[in-house]
Amino acid sequence: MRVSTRARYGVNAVYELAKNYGDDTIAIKTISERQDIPVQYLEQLIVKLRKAGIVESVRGAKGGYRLAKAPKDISAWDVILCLEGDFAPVHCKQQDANGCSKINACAGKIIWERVNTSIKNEVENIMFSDLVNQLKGC
Amino acid sequence: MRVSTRARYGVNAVYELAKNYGDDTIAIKTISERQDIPVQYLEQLIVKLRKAGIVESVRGAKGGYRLAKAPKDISAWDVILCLEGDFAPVHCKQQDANGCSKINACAGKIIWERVNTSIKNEVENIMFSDLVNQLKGC
DNA sequence: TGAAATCTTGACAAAAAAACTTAGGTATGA
DNA sequence: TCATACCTAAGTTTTTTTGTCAAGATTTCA
Repeated sequence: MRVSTRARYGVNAVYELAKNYGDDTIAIKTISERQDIPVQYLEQLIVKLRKAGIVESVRGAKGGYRLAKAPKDISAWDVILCLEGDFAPVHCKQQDANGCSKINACAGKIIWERVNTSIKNEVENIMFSDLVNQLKGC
Repeated sequence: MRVSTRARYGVNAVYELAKNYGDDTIAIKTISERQDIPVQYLEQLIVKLRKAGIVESVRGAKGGYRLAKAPKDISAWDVILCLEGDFAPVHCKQQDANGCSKINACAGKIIWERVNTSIKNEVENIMFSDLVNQLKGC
């Protein structure tokens, strides 16, 4: 249960754009340098962010990226979900032999569902505007 | 951010022992069959559980495993932490150039710390006695 | 228009982690 | 002493993650 660099990179990239919200677009190369992310890899991630409506692009010379919404309307959950997908569902071994009717219930499932919900609840309320405020001066 | 089979196997194995708490030991092969876990792989996991004081073993013929504590004293967090370790810490790129003093603060770090805490809070309160009760008849 | 700067796409390679296997060893009870 | 079942370490395979490459399309500024 560890954090992928994918999600870390994504959060940092969006954060970089959030700091810049309202100004010009930022070139991907600039984000890459500021946050120490391989350019080509970042491009892949940013495609997903764009398709999820978190980020939008301006093409051509002087082009770049900017947020598609205000930082207060983008949560950390939006970014994580977009880059990592939801938690993998947990399936239990069917135990028909024992005459068990709760096919979809097992110890694992109960736990992971609670974990998933609790993460979501926590992270849904972290908006990028909060992060920018909290890290002002950085 | 997905659930490893390691943690799933571990939880299911401990659950199997919890159901049996107070009776004889269970052979690893039995657990393996009931929960559909490769025997030798389960052995590796159970070593960690033993070293963490969650499970204890009886060697030799008629040997096997049993819980080292009552199910009400073992939480899902105990098992997960033991098998997966804690969340990987997130380090930020140092931004001395900007005169930033909050070296250890970045968007990622704020988020992951909150995620970690929230998972821990949730899962610490799931005891195996609860799981056994909740899944009675299965 | 044409060149510069950028995004777009897909395939691929390297690296790391996870999952699983093999091959032995050791303790215990019948 | 022999069958049973735990114990340990090392190696292998598979999958996932991370990162790279190359060709091309799009847009803007001069």
